Amino acid sequence: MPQADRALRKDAALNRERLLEAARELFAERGLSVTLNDIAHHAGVGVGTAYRRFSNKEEVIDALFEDQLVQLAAVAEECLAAPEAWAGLVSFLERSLEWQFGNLGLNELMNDASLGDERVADARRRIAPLIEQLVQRARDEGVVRPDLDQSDLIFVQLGLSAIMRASREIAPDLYRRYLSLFLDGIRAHRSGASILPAPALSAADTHRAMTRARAR
Amino acid sequence: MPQADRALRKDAALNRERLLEAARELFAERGLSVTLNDIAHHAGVGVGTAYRRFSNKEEVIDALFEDQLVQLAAVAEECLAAPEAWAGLVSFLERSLEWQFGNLGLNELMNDASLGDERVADARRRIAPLIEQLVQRARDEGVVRPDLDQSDLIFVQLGLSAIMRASREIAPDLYRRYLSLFLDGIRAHRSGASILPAPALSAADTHRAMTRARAR
DNA sequence: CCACAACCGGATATTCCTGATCCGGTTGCG
DNA sequence: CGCAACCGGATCAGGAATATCCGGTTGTGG
Repeated sequence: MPQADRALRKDAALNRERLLEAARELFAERGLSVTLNDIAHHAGVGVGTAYRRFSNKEEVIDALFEDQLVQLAAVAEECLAAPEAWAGLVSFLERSLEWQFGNLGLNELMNDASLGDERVADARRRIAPLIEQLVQRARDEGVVRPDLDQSDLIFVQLGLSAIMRASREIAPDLYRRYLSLFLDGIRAHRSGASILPAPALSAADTHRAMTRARAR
Repeated sequence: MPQADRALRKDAALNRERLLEAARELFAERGLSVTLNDIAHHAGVGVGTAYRRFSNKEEVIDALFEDQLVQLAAVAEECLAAPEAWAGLVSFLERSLEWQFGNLGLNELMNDASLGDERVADARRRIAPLIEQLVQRARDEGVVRPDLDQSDLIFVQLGLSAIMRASREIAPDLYRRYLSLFLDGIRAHRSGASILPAPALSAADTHRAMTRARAR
């Protein structure tokens, strides 16, 4: 009878690492819909091996993303410590979205709480109050409109995510344009308009982006 | 041998109407992913009957939505004729989104050009230049920021759609709040901030909305 | 160095969906 | 009244995702 918590045999341990690495890559590129079979092949390993190490996909997601969400919480705290509330708020949105841009899986995880398991939900709960504070502080300093709510940041990220997914391959930083527009909308006062960080898409590119909006 | 374009037998004609009506309802409620089988059952009709009338789902979509897109084009023209460019622009966005709110299928059709067939694509192409004109006129009157582009309206609708879908059951008009924020972002000048038409969601409701974001 | 538990790979089974056809029985209509 | 047109739903085809099984291989403790 094998010892219960016996260390993996070294070939097994190596394969486990390969699987996690492959999963990291595939989730980032193609989102959470990839299969354990996909991951196995991308890792150059048999499907059986994948199922021996992880009983299902949830377990892999869990292993990979929990600490990513924790890191995001760290970013939020960092932004909360910024000297000016406005700069902190902007920086948080920028970095959060940038992160989600580079990692489709993380994006899906953040915008659909039905995915991932309890541990991921915990991390999410840890981030929520930080966002609340970011907004509160900006309101106190009078740099954002007084009716701005914490939930606004959540929903705006949801909207920007949709834009990002549609345009990511055609104009990777188009979403920044709309983030900028949103920021101009939540400022307490502005006389002119800020300079938008990305040019608008041509009609043809717009059509291309919309055509593959939901393609998988 | 039956006459080529012979009128349907009256029971057949009745069933065809029932099918179209059922399709209208289901597409509006549950989007374009519903099955011809679903539609048949909802119409109280056998699956075979459905396939006898329409060779596939595309054909039903085509029959139902082409004129909806045409009507939307009419709305755009109407807004183009408004005395003030700003009011026209706002009105167009409001009405377009309102329409999409009441009809999930139309929403999907507008935000994913890969769906629907050629005739629907035509209708879409007819709307594009009208949007261009709406934006052009607003720029000419100096009421919107000069760097606003026609494609911005498209992408913003895409983003607002995502918000709408997430919150539609919990707070049906939450999306208006974000439309308002966006409008404040594209105005040429504003001193204070407009009054938002819908209150923000509580933290609990926000979580509920995100949880069922992609649920089907 | 040897025996065996642990491990490997991938063919294969299972489940679930969607799309589409077939066919025995029924019905409107000329 | 007779039959072409129609009806309903059981049924088949195809595909995707999940999960298991098993004959062959390999690392490791004794």
